[in-house]
Amino acid sequence: MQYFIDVIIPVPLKKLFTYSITISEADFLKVGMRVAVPFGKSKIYTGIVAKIHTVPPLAYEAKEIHQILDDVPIVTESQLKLWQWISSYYMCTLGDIMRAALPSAFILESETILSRNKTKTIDESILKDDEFLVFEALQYQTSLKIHDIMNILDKKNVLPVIKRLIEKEAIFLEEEVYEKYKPKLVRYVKLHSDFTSEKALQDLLESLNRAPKQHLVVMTLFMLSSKTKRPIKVSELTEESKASSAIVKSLIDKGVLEEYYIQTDRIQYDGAENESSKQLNAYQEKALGEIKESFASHHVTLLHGVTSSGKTEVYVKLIEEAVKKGKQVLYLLPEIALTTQLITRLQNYFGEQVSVFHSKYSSNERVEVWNNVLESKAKAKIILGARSSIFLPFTNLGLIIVDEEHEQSFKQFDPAPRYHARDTAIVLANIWQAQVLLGSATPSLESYFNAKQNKYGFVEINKRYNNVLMPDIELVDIKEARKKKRMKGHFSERLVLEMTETLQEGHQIILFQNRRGFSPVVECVTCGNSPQCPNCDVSLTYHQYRNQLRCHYCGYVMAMLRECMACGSHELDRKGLGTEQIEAEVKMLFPDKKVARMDLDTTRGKYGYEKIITAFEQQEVDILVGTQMLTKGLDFRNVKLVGVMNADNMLNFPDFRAHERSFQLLLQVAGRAGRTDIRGKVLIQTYNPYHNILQQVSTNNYIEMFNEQINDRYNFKYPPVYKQIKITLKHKDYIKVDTASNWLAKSLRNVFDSYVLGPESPPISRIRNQFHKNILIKIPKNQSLSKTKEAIIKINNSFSSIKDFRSVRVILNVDNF
DNA sequence: AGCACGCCGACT
DNA sequence: GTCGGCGTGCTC
Repeated sequence: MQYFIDVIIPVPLKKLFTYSITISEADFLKVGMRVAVPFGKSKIYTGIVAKIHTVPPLAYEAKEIHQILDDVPIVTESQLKLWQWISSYYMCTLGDIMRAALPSAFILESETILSRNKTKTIDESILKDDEFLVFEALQYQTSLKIHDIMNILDKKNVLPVIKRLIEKEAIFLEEEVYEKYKPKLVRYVKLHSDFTSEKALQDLLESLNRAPKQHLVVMTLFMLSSKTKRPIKVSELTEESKASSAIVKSLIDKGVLEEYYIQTDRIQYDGAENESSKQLNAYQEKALGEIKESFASHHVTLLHGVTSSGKTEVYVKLIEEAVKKGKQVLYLLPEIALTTQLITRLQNYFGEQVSVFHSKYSSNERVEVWNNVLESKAKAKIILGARSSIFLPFTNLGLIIVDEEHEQSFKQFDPAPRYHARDTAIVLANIWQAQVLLGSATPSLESYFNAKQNKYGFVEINKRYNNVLMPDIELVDIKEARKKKRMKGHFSERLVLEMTETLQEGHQIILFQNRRGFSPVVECVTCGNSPQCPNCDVSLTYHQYRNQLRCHYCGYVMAMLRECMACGSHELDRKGLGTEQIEAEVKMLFPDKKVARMDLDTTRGKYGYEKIITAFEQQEVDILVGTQMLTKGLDFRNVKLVGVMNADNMLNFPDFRAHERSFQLLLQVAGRAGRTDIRGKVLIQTYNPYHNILQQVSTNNYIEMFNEQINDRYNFKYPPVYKQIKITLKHKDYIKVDTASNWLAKSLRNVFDSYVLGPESPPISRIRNQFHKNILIKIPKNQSLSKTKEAIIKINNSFSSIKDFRSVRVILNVDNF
């Protein structure tokens, strides 16, 4: 009987690859193990065994595997189930998922090694100049890498030279596979066993009399080992004795000291005793009870708790219970909210049971977390992580918490798999029959919608912790103020007044300036009106090159206005307003106060973000000017006033979710004000104080916002009422994408008719020399999603069989929001 | 996606 | 003449 394995290779190809294995390999291999396999002409890739079987492939001869890389599977069967779901739902290949899911240290790379063929003597005269150079280099070195050859010959394309050398049998090639994960080894020292007796020791110390430094090192080693009774690290020794590592080395060379290595974990928690979790207040207690009750009938429950209502404490109680039952817990957070503040808070309760997993971690650190989760180690009971932590190899998952559930950063956009971590987490929980709690102060429309349809359970907390009042939100009409010349730059008199008062009381201020979208929205200086698309609920964007206003959802185009459609004013503004400018103006207004700015520029360094936050926490800064970053899970005690410089630019953002997002953002920012006993104040400057969203923000009326928005979504056929798939085509030649996208849209229309929008050029139509075209497919709730995807795949296949279109890149993005 | 092969213009 | 550009096809 012949045995075969189907292998997932980390390349974006649809199918699995079949390799032949021996009987003993078949006996040893299990699904989920890694194998090194030859792929293509010369490469060796890391693959994951997806299936072991005895069906020989028909059309080709299966290659043999190169090597088995694991003793036990590193990917579990339930992970493969999840991968399968992601692959079909988000229309990507298993290879894409493999690349995203595994820490890169698990994916080995091969490197081509050249060696001289010693079995044959070569007549050097048959070699050409560059061939001889390589051949000669190999006389001195046993092997060379491709990169070395490029240096020797000083050119890029060295493969023909290598090929000729192989043909002349002067050299041969080898593919070497490198294990990338290296366990961290810490160097320890101890006294060599020769000197353990009292006598030998005396002699040794005497002999070292003339080497005082070495003498000191040996003495320090004694002192340390008698004090701690633990193995002594080299680093400890050098630090304690103030000796250089060279001195330690010479002692090792002499045979006085012996060095050895112990493998240690990179991530270690060395905090103090755990705190017991806090007593919940009545509202939290009630919510907790309701959540548990809801879990009895719903696997997924949405917790809507106003900002600062103490959701985290409720999570902690749930986590506690799950852990007590011996289950693993996944706590998902948007990347930016993974601050030290929250991590410490959880570690205070759960100590070393908490592992953190996010993109700032090195690949080696990720491997360690991965293995700890796979082996159900006690230190990986609770995983606190960003979206990619849904890929960890859970063995006994009991609970998933998705905090800040509304955050768009849970959706991965750029490389495939373009998955949404919240939605994938729900599928993951389903595999484990685990429970999911979605938490937010401003739930996403889709989650609230699901809760309303009784797909999810629903629990609310309406009171802030310690009965702190919700901040007082006031809308400031800057259209009026501008007319009456009551503006100092971008600051209304009202805002300046509140700021002065707050500063006098010794409290801090946050000023929020949303980063303006890259595509400029035209806005009337006088009335704040901005032109809307008649077919879609979005603002039109200004396109300079043709002086047009366009909607990049449906393709509506109109000529740029000469005057405002609402008030006839000729002053139409389209330039942005950045944090930098605000910062400068604040400095002018309050020259004796400390101002700091927090945006992408100032937080670039590794700890830039932390530094600003700490400075603000310790009240070294009076006024903090910043962007979105300010909104996420930060807890500043002394902030009394929050100012939003301009609420309009986000409301006018050309996206069907602009209103929902504005509501969420503004309420989240407002939540930063007055988190302790003083009632916070929020001033929102706007041209449009009667805008429904702003009214709903100022009265904290989520339900009204929801009802109104969901109504729009019905009318304009947007999610969550309709499903949506975006197709992006890219090519460096505009004509090519244009014809290709027209062809594709036409074929799609044959099937989906008016549910196909576009093709449309996105606002940035060329990125990295590639022209983009978008096609949007809307899918009604009653239309089968899988059938729709099948049809899309079929059309896509016939698309790529057209020779002319083959070089056009097609990107499918399911739930592209 | 890579990567090899093959065909065509630009230079030592 | 070769070097290197890119279009085309394939990967078990």
